[in-house]
Amino acid sequence: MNTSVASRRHAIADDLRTQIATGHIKAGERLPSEAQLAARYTVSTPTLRNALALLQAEGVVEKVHGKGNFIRHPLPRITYVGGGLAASKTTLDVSVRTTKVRARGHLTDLLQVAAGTPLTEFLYLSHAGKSPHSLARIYVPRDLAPAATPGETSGPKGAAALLAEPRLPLSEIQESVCARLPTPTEAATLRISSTLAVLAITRVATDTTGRIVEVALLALPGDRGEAVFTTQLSTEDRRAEG
Amino acid sequence: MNTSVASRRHAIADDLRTQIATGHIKAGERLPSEAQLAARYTVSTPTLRNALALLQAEGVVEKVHGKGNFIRHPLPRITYVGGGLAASKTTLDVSVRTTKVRARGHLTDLLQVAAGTPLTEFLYLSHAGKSPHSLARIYVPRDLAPAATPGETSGPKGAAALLAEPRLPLSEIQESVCARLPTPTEAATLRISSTLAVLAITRVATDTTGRIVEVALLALPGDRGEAVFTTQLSTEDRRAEG
DNA sequence: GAGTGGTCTAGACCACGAG
DNA sequence: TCGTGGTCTAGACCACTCA
Repeated sequence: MNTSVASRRHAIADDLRTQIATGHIKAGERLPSEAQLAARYTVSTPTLRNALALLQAEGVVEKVHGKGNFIRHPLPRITYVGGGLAASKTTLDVSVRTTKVRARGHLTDLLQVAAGTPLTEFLYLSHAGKSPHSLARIYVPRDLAPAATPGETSGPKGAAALLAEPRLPLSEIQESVCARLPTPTEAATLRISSTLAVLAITRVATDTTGRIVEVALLALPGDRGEAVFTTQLSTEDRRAEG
Repeated sequence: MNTSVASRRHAIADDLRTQIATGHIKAGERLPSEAQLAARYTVSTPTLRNALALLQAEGVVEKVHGKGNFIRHPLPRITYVGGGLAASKTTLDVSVRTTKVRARGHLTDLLQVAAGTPLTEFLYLSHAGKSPHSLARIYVPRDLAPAATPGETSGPKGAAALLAEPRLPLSEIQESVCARLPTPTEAATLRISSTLAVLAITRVATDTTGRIVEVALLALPGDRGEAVFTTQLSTEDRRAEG
């Protein structure tokens, strides 16, 4: 009977999940210490920690070293709508930080500029309550963004609007989406496990002259969001497929 | 000195990674048994297994119960291009299996049909060499797909073409992308760790009458692919944003 | 300093795969 | 049957947080 024998950690995780779902444990609350939980379920601490790791990987539990395990608030899901147009259902607090940086690494490739090119970095960090939620970085060549809209801590704002702010006349937007593990920086900033994948969206915006005017990098933790792209097919498109 | 002390599992994982990168261990090869590796690095088996878990989460190592740990072949990355149009760089072996199923669960919502509605399921499984690579399931109401193109094991085929085959006159394609953990079935089929996130693409195709004619579910393991969406902005779009 | 999680050990026993 | 990985135990010691 494979199903009933199923590992203890899963059984414990399931039990905690239902306790959370039924409201016996509420969002934001702290769980009993791992030692107490291990005693309650009569398992060893590593086993109990494995159970918590499952919940952590699902984004249900947030571990804080030295403090305890906390139930995350129900995930406000961001819906990122492609094409630079945002439809936000929720409102999150978004803070913006503007910095001057110089192109290096991937950025030079994405922006198609020489290494060292002056850039303006807009760092968006959205919060759901007191927990960090998602992260976006937008890079614009400095000659195109002469400190326009600088340091605006634009306050509460449409969540999906994070990336959805082309500031310049554009002709084409290309978005590349992949699932990957967070960088150490991202994991720390978002306070997520480094094993919880993020949905990474890279948006490259081109103006009417073909110049790349903006690169946006969005990291959306795990199951905390999705991206939606809608394509209207014209008659020519439909013919082209046949 | 936090960096140098950094956990043993990371040190071991780093060592194995470089051995793989430098070719000391080649793709497809089997690693020594976990007990032997543990002895070599003078750590306990759980610690060594933790190190392997890191590599497994990156898709570098594939564990096979009862056989051993194997180095994966370098990942052929799929580029899925949105809008139902595919641009494939690699060619993978794709096998198709056609089954008759009935709508239930999520499918009824996605297809907007009643539970129990007869559907045709096309199950695409692509292989890179002998390893499963990615997985797609396409569902079409049976009255729209009267066993058209049935059981075609279409052989070697553009990889990204997996999902890119609208069979009916369409007017709109909506694609939703998210990062999530694989279902147990997906993990087993793709032989990936259940902790390695997949990029999940759900494509809903609507015909000119507004009826949903096809739902496609693509699971792209971890860092093994990306999705690209390109939006051309017309002048009206640009005005609408201002 | 008390309490928490983070990491690791040195085993044990079970389940799977191949000969 | 034998070697493999899968799971678990019952501790130990370190690192972080907060009073």
